[in-house]
Amino acid sequence: MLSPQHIFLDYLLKNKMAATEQRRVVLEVFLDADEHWSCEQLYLEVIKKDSTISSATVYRTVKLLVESGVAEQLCFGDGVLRFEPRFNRPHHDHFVCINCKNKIDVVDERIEKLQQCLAEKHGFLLTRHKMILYGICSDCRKK
Amino acid sequence: MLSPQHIFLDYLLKNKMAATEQRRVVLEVFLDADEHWSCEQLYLEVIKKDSTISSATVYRTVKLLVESGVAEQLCFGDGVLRFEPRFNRPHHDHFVCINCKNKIDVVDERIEKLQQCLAEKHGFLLTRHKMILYGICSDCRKK
DNA sequence: GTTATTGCAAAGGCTTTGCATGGGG
DNA sequence: CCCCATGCAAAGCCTTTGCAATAAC
Repeated sequence: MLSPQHIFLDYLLKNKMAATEQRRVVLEVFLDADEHWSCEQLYLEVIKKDSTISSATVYRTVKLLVESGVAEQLCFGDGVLRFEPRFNRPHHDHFVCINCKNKIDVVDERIEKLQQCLAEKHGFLLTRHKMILYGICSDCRKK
Repeated sequence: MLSPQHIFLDYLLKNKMAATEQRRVVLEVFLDADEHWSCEQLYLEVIKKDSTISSATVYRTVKLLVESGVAEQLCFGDGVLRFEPRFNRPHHDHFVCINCKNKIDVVDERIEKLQQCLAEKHGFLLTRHKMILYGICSDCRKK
């Protein structure tokens, strides 16, 4: 399987875009993200590696990451778009604790299959999905 | 079962808020929404009934609708928050066509049950969830 | 009458964009 | 060398907020 770096560079090449140092830095920092980062958070990490990179470039590069399929855009409803790598980790859904705001990755193969069935039943060609479960996590329930 | 109107007025009463004409109009227009409306769309409908109502009031009232449980906030990732009534219709999830942008309501009881199981398996207390399926709808597939 | 609510306009936060400069192919 | 990508700052978009006027209770 191709690496995210390879996929992204391929995408740039195919679209006659330059593989600039800034884009490489943003990609590397993004792939290290173990959370669902906003562009702002990503920018704050990026300038630790290269303080001359502007937030505009981060926003522009993140768009390219999404277009190339390396990043997935998430929307938890808090007014900020968030992003996560699509390739370093398998597909998963999200549980968001409405108390402590913690976000945990979850996955259930049976649900995945039923989503496919549901789509087919309606004649849809399912390309991707997002599922967010809201509630109270086990830690917060104990308190 | 209580009507949305009743629930909303109860909520206002309990929180010592006034049942103003503006709030009543926004609620009525909102309940007629057969789509997932943004505040902007809702505002455009509201001023057809009363052109003196400001968009600020619509934004403020929609927040109250969510807090009272009459409205549910949705986030399809297009930079706008959308809302839909929670009481005129049963719970459902969404299918979004990435081609024609049409949004269709779907529901699958087996998925609902598995979501509960999945939450329990992780010790979560599940209060609600959102599931959005992205793909190409049957109409667009024919073209 | 007192207090909450409104409309207006201005400000806010996040994101995009125009433009001149600088770097990649 | 040409053109794309960048940084900067300004603008855009959706949403919130401060304030004086107004209406609800």
